[in-house]
Amino acid sequence: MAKPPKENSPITEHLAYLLAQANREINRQLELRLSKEGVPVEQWRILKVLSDGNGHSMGELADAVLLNHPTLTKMIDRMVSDTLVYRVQDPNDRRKVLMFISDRGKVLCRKLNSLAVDQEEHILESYGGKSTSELKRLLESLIDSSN
Amino acid sequence: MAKPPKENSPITEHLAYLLAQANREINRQLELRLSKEGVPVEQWRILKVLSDGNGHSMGELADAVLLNHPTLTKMIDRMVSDTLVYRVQDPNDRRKVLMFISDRGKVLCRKLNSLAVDQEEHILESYGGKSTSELKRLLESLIDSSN
DNA sequence: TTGAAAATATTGAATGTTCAAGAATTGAAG
DNA sequence: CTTCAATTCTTGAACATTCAATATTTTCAA
Repeated sequence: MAKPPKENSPITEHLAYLLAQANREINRQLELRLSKEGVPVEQWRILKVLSDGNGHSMGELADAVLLNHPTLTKMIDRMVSDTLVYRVQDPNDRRKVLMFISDRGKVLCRKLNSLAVDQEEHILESYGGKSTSELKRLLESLIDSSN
Repeated sequence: MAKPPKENSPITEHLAYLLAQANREINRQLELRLSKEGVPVEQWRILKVLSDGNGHSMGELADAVLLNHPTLTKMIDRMVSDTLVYRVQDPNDRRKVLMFISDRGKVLCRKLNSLAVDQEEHILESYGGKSTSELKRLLESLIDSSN
């Protein structure tokens, strides 16, 4: 009944590894679909967050889309060039910049959403609805317990 | 009883996002511990795979540690400089390079393993054993169903 | 009210990753 | 046997990310 010593357990049994592997695979699939519109996953996330129509500061956005500040700044630069989003100085706190989605961004976002929905449906089919919702629940709770 | 249209669901409900978030968080914690030895997570994975004492080709390794080939080549270059691992031409197929762990690498790997075990124990405490093993099971099955 | 500390975003240099191409070897069909 | 395609790894150039430093604005205590 003795557990095997963890030190010698293969890497494939570590939670960190399983998460990395699953994330890599799902992300690869999503990338593949979004590449139809030539957009990286992070840009889809940004558009999706901004598509509530409200202004979001860079810090807020960085947290929401899991990028650190300088990386986000440079990605936003590209998206501004592509006129998908635009910057507005926050009138209440001029240290902040508020990001908004443009009309062009909204159109693109809708297309991307439906590509992403395709993927979730594909997962639902091959993996099952029960497993999917249970996995989501466990992931949320893991994230919660890590703060 | 109608489900909300997926198109408008917030990004935080997507499986891809939850996976990215959980992975990021757990990885951040692990990085933090391994940084005590100044080693990135990927190098720990490499050492761990090689610590079975057998030679592993670059392709095999790249798959195992979730890096693509050129990235792995350059990371191995650094590890060779640090004399943690070494290359041997595969005598049976001279296209291949077999990687081996050095004695120094083994010593480091043991230290890293125990830092990683610390983390897994910490997760077990805050997240619970039942959730952890259930999450691992679901992740494995998701990975399986994606091939 | 002033001045120091905190918060926010950006920049530039260093570093790391990726893509496409190249070099070496093997396999296998003619 | 020879040649052509496939496999394996590495390289160099393009590109992206990160760290540390900077600029600006706000906050707040003295």
